[in-house]
Amino acid sequence: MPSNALPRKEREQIRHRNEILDAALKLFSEKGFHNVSMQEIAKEAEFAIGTLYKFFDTKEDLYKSLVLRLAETFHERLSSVLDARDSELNKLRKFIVAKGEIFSENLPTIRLYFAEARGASSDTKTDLNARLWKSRDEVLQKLTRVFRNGLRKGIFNDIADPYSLAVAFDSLSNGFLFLWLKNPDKHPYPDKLDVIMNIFFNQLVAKKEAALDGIKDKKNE
Amino acid sequence: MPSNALPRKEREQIRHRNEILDAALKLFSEKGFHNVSMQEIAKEAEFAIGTLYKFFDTKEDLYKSLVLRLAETFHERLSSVLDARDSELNKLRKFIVAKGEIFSENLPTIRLYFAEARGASSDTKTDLNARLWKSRDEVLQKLTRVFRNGLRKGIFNDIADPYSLAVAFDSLSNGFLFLWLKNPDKHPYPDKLDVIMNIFFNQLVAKKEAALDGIKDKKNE
DNA sequence: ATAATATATGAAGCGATATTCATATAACGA
DNA sequence: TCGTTATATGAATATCGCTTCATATATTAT
Repeated sequence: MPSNALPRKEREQIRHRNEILDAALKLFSEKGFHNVSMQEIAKEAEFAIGTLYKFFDTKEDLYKSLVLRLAETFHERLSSVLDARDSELNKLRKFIVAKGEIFSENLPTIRLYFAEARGASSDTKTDLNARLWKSRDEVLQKLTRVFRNGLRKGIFNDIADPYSLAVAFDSLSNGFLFLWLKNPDKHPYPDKLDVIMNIFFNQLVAKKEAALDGIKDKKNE
Repeated sequence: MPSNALPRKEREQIRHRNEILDAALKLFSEKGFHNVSMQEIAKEAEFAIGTLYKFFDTKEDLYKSLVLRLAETFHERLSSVLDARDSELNKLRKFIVAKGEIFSENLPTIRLYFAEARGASSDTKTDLNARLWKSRDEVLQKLTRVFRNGLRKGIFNDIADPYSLAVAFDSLSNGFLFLWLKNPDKHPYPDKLDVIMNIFFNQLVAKKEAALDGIKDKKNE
């Protein structure tokens, strides 16, 4: 057995599972959840239809797994930024950048999520939504902590409670990401980093900190 | 013929159409789009199933009409606020309040929109999305004008282009509205008016204007 | 090599329900 | 009143693709 932790059999299972997910994602994002049959997915993944049911109980389940895989990516990447050892302002900057990267790297899944059914049976739907919300909220809590620390250190002015600041900051970047999603050429996202930071911090940041961190007022450029 | 513009026959048609829409909305919001059959809607509306098809080509079409009715409400109400004769800051304040009102008054439709399929056939979906986007963008354009005027008048500091400010402002309120949608008790929306205005304007607004408009810094309260 | 076990296959079944349309009913006009 | 048109009805149909499961194939153990 090679140095890998898992035995060959299991590694292969995981590979197969991912191949099915990838095939499904490709077709879903091209034609939409409802317009893709399990037959098609099986063909694209080069498995028999019965095999899909070895990995996923229902078609819904396949969709759910795809979305949860995305949620995990968000959670991991954003957490790693916010948990890192860094200044508050840098964390926030990197947060914006990381979100942009995750969006670019997962465009098909993201489009799928926003375009299609979120679940047929209401139980499934509720379950999925709850999990997604939990995942988002954990990130929001980390963001909140960043703001709270910044406030305590006096880097930020006390214009709102840290949780509201976190929600606002997150919503703001979402707004620009949606814009970019609709029209990537007209509204390139990473370009908006400065806009977002400006709107949020231009004068929220105490003056000396602003100077140290290179946040500039347009008028002074 | 009474003073009404439309003949009785047509008025009745419209009433019937709306009765069907209301019945559908009630059931959709209770059980979800996929878990409601045309039979059920017919029964709830006290019409025969065939009658529904006199008004709506497909079940999708029924859903679409519901969402478009909502989009129109948003468009009209928000436009009326932004087109009114008022100061820029007041327009923005009223914008936030109006959005909150529309949300409260249309909770079932809004929940339906965010919880369910956005369309089965990709043509239908594209069409609906295009219409929704157009509607939102028209409002964004009006918001942009408000910011542009404010910038020209020197009420706002030039920290970003007016369109970005409009997107940011709209996204910010959306963020808090979603929070409220998830958890109305914990995050009452109208309460957030000050938070939103603070985050956005506390120091974006030139100092003398801020004083005139009663925008206060928490620290000075 | 052979049996035992695990895994893969895909044709067919099956339930669900959106939609149709021939018929019935009502409204209207002469 | 009666004929003509418009509208309403709902049983029957037609479709559709998800899921099952008996069979085939591959893998492993003896």
